[in-house]
Amino acid sequence: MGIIRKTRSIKVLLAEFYNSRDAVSAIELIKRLDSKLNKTTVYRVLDKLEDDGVLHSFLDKNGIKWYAKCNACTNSKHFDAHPHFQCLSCGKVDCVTIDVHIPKIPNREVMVSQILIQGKCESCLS
Amino acid sequence: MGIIRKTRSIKVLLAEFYNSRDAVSAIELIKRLDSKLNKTTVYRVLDKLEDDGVLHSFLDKNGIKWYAKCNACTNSKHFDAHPHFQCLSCGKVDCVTIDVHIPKIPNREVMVSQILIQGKCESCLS
DNA sequence: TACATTAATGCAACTGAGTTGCAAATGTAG
DNA sequence: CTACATTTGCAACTCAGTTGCATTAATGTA
Repeated sequence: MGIIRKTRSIKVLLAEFYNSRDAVSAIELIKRLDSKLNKTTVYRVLDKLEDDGVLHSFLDKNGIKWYAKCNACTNSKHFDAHPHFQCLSCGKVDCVTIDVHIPKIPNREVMVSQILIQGKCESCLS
Repeated sequence: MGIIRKTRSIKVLLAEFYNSRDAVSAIELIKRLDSKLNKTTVYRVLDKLEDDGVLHSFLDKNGIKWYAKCNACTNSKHFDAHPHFQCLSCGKVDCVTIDVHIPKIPNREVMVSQILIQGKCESCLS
C-alpha cells in the first residue's frame, strides 16, 4: 500500500526512529506516544512505513513485534536477512551487521530468513 | 522442572510426535486433541516435554508456537541452532538439518540463535 | 481560497494465543 | 490401600494486535 499522505502521525513516528539505530517494539512506541497517537494508528503507520521500505520489522523471542530503520531496503526489495540481537538481560534489541550465510536447501526455494540471536549485550556483559 | 509422573496426557501428546518429524503448532495440537485434553493441559505438557529435552519449540512468522521432536537435545543441553523452514504457501513447518554458522559478534556473548527460513516447500514448488 | 474527494485517524469493541488460580482428580511412594 | 503431592480441567483473565465505523484532515482541482 504505502504512504499516500504526509500526515502528523507519520512525522511523529518517523521522528522516533530518526536518531536511533536500535530497534523499538510496537508496544514501546504505543506507550511512548500515548498522548500523541492512538495505538491503532501506531500499528497502521508502522505497517505502512514497512511497506515503503523505511522500516523493517521482526518478532522477538516472545513473539512481539519490533521495528528498526532500514538501511539498504527499498519498497521493492527488503534485505531482511540481517540478524537481530536481543539481550537476555536487558531486553534491548538491535540490528547486527554481520552476514549470515543461509545455504541452499534441496527441493526448496528460500525466500526470506529471519535470524534472532540471543545473548548478552555489551552493557550487560560486565 | 521436567516430567514427574507418566500421565495419560503425556502419553497422548507423545503419541502425536511419535510418527512425525514435522513440527506441529500448539494450536493445531489443541484442536486435534480437543476431545481428549484441555488446552491448558496441552500447553503445560508441551512445556514440560520441552524442559525434558523431548521436544523443542520455536515461533513461526506469526509469533505462534510450534513444537518438534528433538533429535540431539537432552534436558541439560538444547541444540536449538538448527533452522526451521516454514512454507509460505501451505504453512507447513519442519526442522532442516543444514548447519548455519553464526559468527562471533564483537563485545557480545551469543547464547542462542533462532533461525526461521521462509519459502516454498517441496510439495508447493511445482 | 474554497471545495470535494478520499485517505487517515480515534474509539470501542473484538480476536485469539497463551496464562493463572483454584478445586477436583489422579499417579505413585510407602 | 492410603496419603499426599502432582496433574488436570475449568473459567476467567491477559495482552498484543485487529476490525468496523463514524469523524477528521490531507490533497488535487477550480
